[in-house]
Amino acid sequence: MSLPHAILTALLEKPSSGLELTRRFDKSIGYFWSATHQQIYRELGRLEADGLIRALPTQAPARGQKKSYEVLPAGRAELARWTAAAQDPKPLRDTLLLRLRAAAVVGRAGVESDLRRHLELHRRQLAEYREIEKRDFPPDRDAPEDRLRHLVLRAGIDLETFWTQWLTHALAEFAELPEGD
Amino acid sequence: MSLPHAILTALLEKPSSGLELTRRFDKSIGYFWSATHQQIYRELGRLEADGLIRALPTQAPARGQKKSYEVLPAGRAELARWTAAAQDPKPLRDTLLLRLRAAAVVGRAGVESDLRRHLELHRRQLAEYREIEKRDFPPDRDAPEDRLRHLVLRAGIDLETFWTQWLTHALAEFAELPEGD
DNA sequence: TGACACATGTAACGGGTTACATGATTAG
DNA sequence: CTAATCATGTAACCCGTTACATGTGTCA
Repeated sequence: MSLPHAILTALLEKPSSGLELTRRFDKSIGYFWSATHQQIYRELGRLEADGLIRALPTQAPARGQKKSYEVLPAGRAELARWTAAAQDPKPLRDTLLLRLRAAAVVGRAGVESDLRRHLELHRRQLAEYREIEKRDFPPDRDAPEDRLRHLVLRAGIDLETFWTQWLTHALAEFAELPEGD
Repeated sequence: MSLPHAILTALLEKPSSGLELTRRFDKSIGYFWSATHQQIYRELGRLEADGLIRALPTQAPARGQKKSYEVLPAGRAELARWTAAAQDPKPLRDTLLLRLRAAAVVGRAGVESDLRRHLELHRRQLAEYREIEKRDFPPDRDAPEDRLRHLVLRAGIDLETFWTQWLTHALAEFAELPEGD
């Protein structure tokens, strides 16, 4: 139950149409909560039905016509409630780790090249995050909301840093291992 | 499409019944790929139907009777194929980060105590991983399969380390922020 | 007028989650 | 004999994914 709250957050930051939301979920919020346009339209329908958001009455709603939404007070209240509520962290679930575990049983042929690929992808993501940090959070500018958003970005940066380091270490280990399989 | 491969890996490590698998998915493999018993029974049925595993013919299969499975050659081959196949990393998806982003809009009342709770949980998980490392991977014992399994455990340790550090940093930031909301 | 980008949807499917159902075995 | 535990399952629901459908505006 997080997508509706991701959408409420995005709409509070700026009222938008479905497609605009989709675009914003390709960056920004999407960096830690992604969603497709199909999900977004489905969820917008529900949120409207539940009275948490409403369509801006600009023009007749029709297929092919842009339809923008804004958050209603009930929506803001629900988001505040959800934000404050205790939630357990989700257990880790990672395919790459699973594959290494499997490789210990069926042999590690083919895995190494994908580790290299992942390393490259994580390096790129890290570089992108650092760019955003430089652009959006220059030193000594600290409104409280910016502080929070910067904190979230830091998490992304530190996570990508972890992956690049771990993958580098993993590849070094592979290099030491006997020519397997 | 990872649960079947997680089960194949577990069964190759040791043939088991559904409940035994469930227990093992509460630790070990479950540390990076968790599953409930309902998922496991459903998937065991499919894997058997697909000819990747088979029930050990010990006794009549019946409700309430233990039923153990072993991996067939086709299952091993499928696992090897999947392990070697390229797969993209899943984009990050984390509720806590989303909540902080929301907190930047609706206020951060209530979030801090949950951050503290998460910090405690991650510290415990980290301690558990370190215990396992001490127990299962003593220095200078390095069969290739152990090397790989150790690598996976290292990822868990490093990830929990990241979270404890980041949460500590986040709480320090909160302490500096004006008494909000 | 035909192609293309913009914009909003529908439909089907599969995995994960939760609640519940049922049978066998063992301890008191 | 009955309560708890072991063990295997069914059913329903929601979310995320993929493929497809439909309508609008614009520009060559």
